Formats: sequence, structure tokens, C-alpha cells
Amino acid sequence: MANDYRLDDQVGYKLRLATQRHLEIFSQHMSDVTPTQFSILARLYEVGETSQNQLGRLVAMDAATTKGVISRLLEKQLVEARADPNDLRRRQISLTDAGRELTIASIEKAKKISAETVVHLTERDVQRLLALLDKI
Amino acid sequence: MANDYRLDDQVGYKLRLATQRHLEIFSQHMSDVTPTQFSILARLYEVGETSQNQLGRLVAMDAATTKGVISRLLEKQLVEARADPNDLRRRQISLTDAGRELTIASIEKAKKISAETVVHLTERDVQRLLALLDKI
DNA sequence: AAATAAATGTTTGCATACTAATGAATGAGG
DNA sequence: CCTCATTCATTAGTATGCAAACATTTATTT
Repeated sequence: MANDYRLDDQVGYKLRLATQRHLEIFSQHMSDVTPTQFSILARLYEVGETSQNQLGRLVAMDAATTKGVISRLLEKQLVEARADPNDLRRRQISLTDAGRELTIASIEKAKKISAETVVHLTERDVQRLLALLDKI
Repeated sequence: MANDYRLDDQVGYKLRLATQRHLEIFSQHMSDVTPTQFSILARLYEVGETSQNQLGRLVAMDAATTKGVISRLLEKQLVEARADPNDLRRRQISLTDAGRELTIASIEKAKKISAETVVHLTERDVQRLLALLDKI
């Protein structure tokens, strides 16, 4: 029977709505870069210079997607790329000074974004939610 | 301090990863239509003929996005559009016979998809997760 | 060393998604 | 009846995101 299926009760649908809400909050607080661009910057800040593909893997992003994101960050001069002398296939990516500054400032905003996203949840519920999402 | 910020612990990041996993499961089980297209079909099956904009709202989708999805469903002849005689701005959308059949069959697959997405969670945890996502 | 396999990055094509701007049609109020 | 804000649908522009095909380079096998 197809009558006992309610779209609104499905995990996937709710995930989409939650993500939608999160993205809305994100764009309100951070206008310089997109969520995807920020995750690249934040990871780059954590790990330092890395190859483009490796960086993509570190944020669970497709190689093709990563290329596009990096291109836009290059245009904004937030990251820079150089050839790896040891491996001619590789393209080493690193933060520029401007990129580092913006990343540090953005991380403070990101904390607020995360907090506002779960503003209707108790601290205990947040931990529970994160754990449940991990199991998916 | 930016040192106590871990990208991997953020709600937004985990939401993206969970969604990613879900989409992967989805595409494995349902190849005829995309998740977005399916949600339009499922809703249309629930509510019957509706205007395009209204339908978009019913699945929390932007009007511009909705237009694209409907266009592709029209090409696949799963839905049909007709002018509303009472309101010339409106475009009434409804399922074709083929669309209804595919929707009914797809709903069964969708149940499996939802189940597989939360396969690592207990029934109790699933309910908890859905409730927590609702609060976001 | 030659052949094979694997990794890296690029490009193309398709499908979301959102913003902003536009034009047509409608409805409410004066 | 007329104006004006609103609604509906479309279009253009930007940014993800994935699959598939490709060239280059590196690693592994034979």
C-alpha cells in the first residue's frame, strides 16, 4: 500500500529541510564565502598546504566539485596553488594571508551559525543529534 | 580562538555527510527519477492536481527550482500541465497514468531507502532523530 | 625495461538550489 | 472603474554535486 507513506515523515525529506534551514542561517551570518567554500578554507587552516584532490577528500567532496570550489577561491585570492616538484600530477593548495585572516574571522561566525542552527535543542539533544547523524 | 573549532563536529557538516549517504542509497535503489523528482511525484500523488507554485511550496522548493523539475518530469511524461481557466497565471500540474504507476512503485522503493538510511539505528533512535531534525 | 595499474587533475553533461529581475494576470480598495 | 500590491511563472546568473571520459604522471608487475 502506498497510502501509509508520508513524505513528511521520511529521513531524507527531513534532512533536506534541516539542511535548508542551516544554509539560510549560514548565508545570513557569512556572506563572503559559501558553506562549501568555508569548509575548504577551514580544513586548509587545520592541515596546511595539501594537494587539491587530498583536500577534496578531507571535506568529502568530489574531485570535480573540488576543482570548481578551488577555482572560485583562487579568483577571490583566498588560496593559492603551486606545482608539486616531487609529483607533477599534484597541485598544492594553501591559504593566502588574506585567506588565513578571513578563515580565522569566519570560524567565529561559524560557531554562531552552528549554535543558531540548534538553538531549539538542549545541549544534551545536540550531542544526541550529532551522534545519530554519525551513524547514518 | 580558532583552535577549538573542529569542522567535523559541526551540525552543518554532519548534515551534509548524512545527506550524501542518503543520496547514495537513493540512487542505488531508484534510477528512474531523482530524489527531488520523486518528492514532487509523491506529493502530487497525495494532493492531486495542483498549481506549479503551490506544488513547489508543498515540497519546500523554490519556484525556479520547481520549474526545472517539472520540466524534466514533463519530458518523461510522468506529469502533465494544463492552463487553469479560472486563473490564467496558474499552471495546473497532475500525474499522468504512467506517472501514477511509477509513483506507486517508487513509494515501495522509497520505504526501503528510508529503512536502509537508518539501518544502523534502532527504531527508538530513528524516532528521536526525526524529532530532533524537526526542531531545527 | 615494458606493460599494467592506479592516482591526479580537467572537462563535459546533467540536476539541483537560490537570488534577482521581469512580465502577465489577479484582486483589493478607493 | 482604476490603481496598486500581490501572485504566478519564467529567465538569467551563480554555486554545488555527481558521473563519465580523458591526459598526464607515478607506482607496480612481470
